[in-house]
Amino acid sequence: MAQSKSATPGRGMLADEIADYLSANIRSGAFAHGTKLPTEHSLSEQFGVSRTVVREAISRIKSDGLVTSRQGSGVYVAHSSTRRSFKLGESLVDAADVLALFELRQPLELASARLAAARRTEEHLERIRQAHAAMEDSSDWSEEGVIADLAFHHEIAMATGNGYYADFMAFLGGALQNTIRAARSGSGRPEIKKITISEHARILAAIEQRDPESAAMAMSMHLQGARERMSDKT
Amino acid sequence: MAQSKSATPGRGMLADEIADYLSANIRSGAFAHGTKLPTEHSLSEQFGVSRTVVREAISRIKSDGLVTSRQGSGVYVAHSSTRRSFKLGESLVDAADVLALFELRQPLELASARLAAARRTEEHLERIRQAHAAMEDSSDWSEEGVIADLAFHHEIAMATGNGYYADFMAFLGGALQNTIRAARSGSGRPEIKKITISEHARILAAIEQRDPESAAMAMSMHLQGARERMSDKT
DNA sequence: CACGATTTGTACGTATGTATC
DNA sequence: AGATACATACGTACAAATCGT
Repeated sequence: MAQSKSATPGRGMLADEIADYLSANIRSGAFAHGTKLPTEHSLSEQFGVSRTVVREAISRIKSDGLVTSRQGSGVYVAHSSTRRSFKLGESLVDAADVLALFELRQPLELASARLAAARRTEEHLERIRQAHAAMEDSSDWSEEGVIADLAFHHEIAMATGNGYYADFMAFLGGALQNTIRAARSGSGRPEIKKITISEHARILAAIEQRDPESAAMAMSMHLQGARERMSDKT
Repeated sequence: MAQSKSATPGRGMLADEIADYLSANIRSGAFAHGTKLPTEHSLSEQFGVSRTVVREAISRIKSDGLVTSRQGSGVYVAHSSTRRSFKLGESLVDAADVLALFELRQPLELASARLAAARRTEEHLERIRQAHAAMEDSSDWSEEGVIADLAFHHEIAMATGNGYYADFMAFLGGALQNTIRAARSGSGRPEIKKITISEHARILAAIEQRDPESAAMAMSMHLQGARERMSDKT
């Protein structure tokens, strides 16, 4: 659970370790909401580090909204409704994890395509076209190709006019970027690029025509295809 | 942009201020990826605080995956793909914001209900039933009623077997909790509780019968109703 | 290659607010 | 109500690692 990085212990990981410990115990409910955390002094003794390290760890979970601190009194775990951040584990090496995250992404991509088709402006459409063109221009499959792919999806999310879609899709895309790159770099088959671009073209066409259902359908087929290509690779 | 809390400046907000500053500048692209941040010493001079405060701020954005630090060298902004946290603004007072967030939540709730109906175990079902019962027992509309409502949706998300659904729905639910409570406390009409519970009952029944499409349909009707009740209130 | 300057990591001390006797 | 103990907020000093000269 601790020991998250591969670096030698004692080189900047102390705060990580304690932050993970506190975060896990709060999320699991070991520290109920409203209860007071152990004092910085006792935590520093418990982990055998200085109070500075403990303070940095507490500062992190404080910025996540998990706790609030009151000078002179203590640090108290906040109500779950004040939680302000959604975090991912640092690595998605596990194939099951990647699929699970993909499963979360899918309904959002469908909704994103639907909304974009209904609400897009000419400016949005132009930006989506440019991302699509950038993908065609990229050599198969360079880093810039993957980025252009993600940009295509991101531009669609921005065309929804809903900032939360844009932000969250960008977040998920970034998390999956390494996985996507790995999946593609392995199989150097050039027809994959053609297939992917044609799938994207269908999505683009549906958004051009302001046809929400066709856009969702095209996105659905694209994601299914992407998932299969990921699985094939293994 | 700074000055987020209402507390007197200089009482525990210093790290917040600097963290917000750095975070905003990195997300906006003012600090491109790979570039080195100003040193802790220079930042502490720039803001007129000690290095400790700067370090706490950096510790926060480090835990968000925005930067990585190397001892003896400096702090470098990471590639956007290593971003590990999705954060919300601290307040959702704006009605448009609430609706936008609701729009993000909807497709996820539908997918959550669908998957839960397909994959739920008896244990999951029992926990969903308990949350439903807790809602019926709660006085209309107490704090515990809202919590039971959110728990109902959260248990469904857990029944998907996908931890990301459980985590993210809990996150969104918490963000909307205050809004939901406000929307209900205003209109003290008791029939609202009956309507909400019957909508939930339909979702529960569909999940019991392992009928994904009915579950999604029931969830869709529930969310539409909830949105209308929120708008009526205004 | 070595040494020193710079930078982050850690430890410890001081100031200030809070709660309790 | 005052004093005292204790908790967090903040600052300073030292250690370790890196980089340029």
